Formats: sequence, structure tokens, C-alpha cells
Amino acid sequence: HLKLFWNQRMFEINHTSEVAFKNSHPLPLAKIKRIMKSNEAVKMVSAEAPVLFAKACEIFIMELTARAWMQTVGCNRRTLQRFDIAKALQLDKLFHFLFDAVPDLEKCRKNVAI
Amino acid sequence: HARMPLPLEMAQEPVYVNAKQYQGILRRRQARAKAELEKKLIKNRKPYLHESRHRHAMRRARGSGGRFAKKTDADSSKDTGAGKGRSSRRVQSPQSGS
Amino acid sequence: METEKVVSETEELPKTIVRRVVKDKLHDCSPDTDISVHKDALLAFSESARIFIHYVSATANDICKESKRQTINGEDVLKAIEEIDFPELMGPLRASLDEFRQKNAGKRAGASKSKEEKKKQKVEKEPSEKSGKSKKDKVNKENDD
DNA sequence: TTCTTAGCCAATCACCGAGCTCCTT
DNA sequence: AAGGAGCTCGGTGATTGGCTAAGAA
Repeated sequence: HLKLFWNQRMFEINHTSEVAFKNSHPLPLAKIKRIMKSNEAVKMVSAEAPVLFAKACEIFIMELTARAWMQTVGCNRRTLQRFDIAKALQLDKLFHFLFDAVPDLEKCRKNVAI
Repeated sequence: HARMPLPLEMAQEPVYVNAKQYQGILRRRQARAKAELEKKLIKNRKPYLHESRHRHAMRRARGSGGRFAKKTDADSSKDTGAGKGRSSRRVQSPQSGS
Repeated sequence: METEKVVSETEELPKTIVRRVVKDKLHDCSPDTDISVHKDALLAFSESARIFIHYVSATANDICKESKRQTINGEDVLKAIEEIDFPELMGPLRASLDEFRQKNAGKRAGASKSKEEKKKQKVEKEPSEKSGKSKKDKVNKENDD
């Protein structure tokens, strides 16, 4: 239906214009699978799963980058720092599952942009 | 109730997280604690990952700016005192331009 | 010695690729300004992505177990991501899943006949002497509508 | 201002993907 | 039959440090 339609449009856009080259930096599937299996509760993994994770990670990193960049330019800096990421994680509840992944809240509090 | 306080932080200052992710955060925290028990923690970050690649980088010819230079035929020959008596030296850029 | 080697190292995503993704996005954000990336920031990106995989795959594993299966498939991953409420991922992921399935279907169809031949050859040459490995041409079938 | 540091180069080699076989569902 | 684990193998791009401009402080 509608979703399928937009998926196909997305597919066309990603494969026809020059952004097809600029985008898509696939992470190694073997490494993704290894990360998944490092959880001993995970038994078998289909070939589809790492492919999806590769794409998901790419978009995930891009989203996180955009939000961290907000902090960077908000402080008139030209180097993206670690606490930019920490602040971005704190501000957006989308990323709260990473709460203790980037423990830099002290510096983060001092550099309040936005 | 879109926000849930995380237990560890409640003593100091409550930190509210996405309620949908609350269980997952706790689960991941448990998994990490277990990994810590198994000494799987992020060890001290080594300056490099592979000894062989480190040696390779150290051995390579460099330009005057510290950059890696292209391999020359002089380098392909074995290290003999004779021949072109010249070790790795500056590679002059033809022109530096945009 | 070797067994004591850190596990995290092998679970680390390649820094170069993570950096490329970050730098490309930064160039999108500021087309006329080059933004540098601090080394620790790059490490944070890499770690975040790793934990993202851990987190989502653990959720997908629960979904998988709920339906009494043993193998985490693509649908489980999609469901897991839907569950943590990441809507901007769903579209592209559906697309890449379809793409992967199409590519696999094409490869399967092309390989099936050569596989049957191989099986027959195998059972035939069982008493035969050893022979050099025959170079197999790669048969690829492209399909467009 | 002072002083820390990220980006820049490209050659090796660890690791990834593409084949296999074997096994479970 | 379908498809994943777990090997092997060969091809290849990630890994890598010195110098210096760029920029954090």
C-alpha cells in the first residue's frame, strides 16, 4: 500500500542520483553478526538480520551526528566533541537506551547549547 | 508516564528516560555488569590494534610533511649500503594547489 | 595470553567507516564549513552503534523467542526497531530488506541448476580418480521489469 | 594569546565475503 | 527443501604515525 509505494520511491532515489555513492558505507556484516552473538541468549541469526543492522546503524549514526552537530554549532565550535554527543543523547529520548554509553554529563552540563 | 527514573541515579538526582526503553536499559545494564564480572570490560585503549600494521606504518617512507609517500623503486630493492645511498627522504610535491 | 585478549576489540566497528558516515553527514549539515571530529567523539559514535546493535538484537531475540523460533530473522529486527520507536528507520529498512531478498532470490535461481549438476557429478565421480577443480563461471541473472 | 590535536597521505596484511560441507528444522 | 553454523581461501580496503595548520582553551 502506501508504505510500499514510498519504499520504492526511496529505493529509486537512492539508486539513481549521485547520493547513491555518497551514502551507503556498509559496516562489515561479519562484525555485526559477531556483536549480535556476543549476547549468549542469541542463538541463530539469519542472513537478513546483519544486513538490516548495517543499514540501521548507518542511519542511526547519521541521526546522532546531526543532533550532536546542533550542539557543536550552538557553541560556535568547528570540532564535534564527545560531550556534544552526550548532550544530544540527553536531549532526545529517542536515544535514551544509550544513556550510560557516553558518560560525559559533567562537561555536558557546562556546555549547554540550545 | 512517558518518563521513568533510573534507579542508580535516584540517590543523587533523578534522570528520566524513555519509558519504552526503560526495561531495555536495565537489561543492558545487567548484561554489562555480567560482562564486567567476566573481565570483558573495555581494556585500556591500545595505541594501535595490530603490531604488524604498526611496524608497517613505522617502516614506510614519509614526505616532509610527515605524510606517507608513494613507494619508489629504490625502496623495493633490499637494504644494501651500496646503490642509491639515500634513505627515505622528502617527496617534493610538484605543486600544492587546490 | 591470546585468550585474555579483550573481547570488545573484536566487537569494535571499523573506525574508518564510522568516520566516513559521520563526516558525510556533517558535510550535509554544513556544506560550506568543514567540521572536524574529535577522536573521543568518534569512539563514542562507534560505541553507540555497537550498543544499538546489542540493544535491538536483544529485543529482536525476545520477539523471536515469543513466536517459538530459534533464528532471528529480518522481521524480528524490524519489529524490535518499531518497538523502540525509531520511525525514520522503518522505511529504509523495509527497502533494504526487500532489496536483499530480491538479490538472494536471483542468486538462488541462478545457482540452483548448477548445484543440481554438481550433486550429480559428485555421485558419479565417487569411484573416479581425483580431478582438478573445474573453474566455475559465475552466472548472474539481472532482472528488470 | 598558548598549546593541543585532527587531518592528511598510501602499502601492507588481517579480515571480510563467497564458496563449500554438514546438520537441524 | 530450506537455510544457518562453521570451516577455508583469496582479494582487498582498514589500519597506521609524523608533521603542521586549525582551532579549543
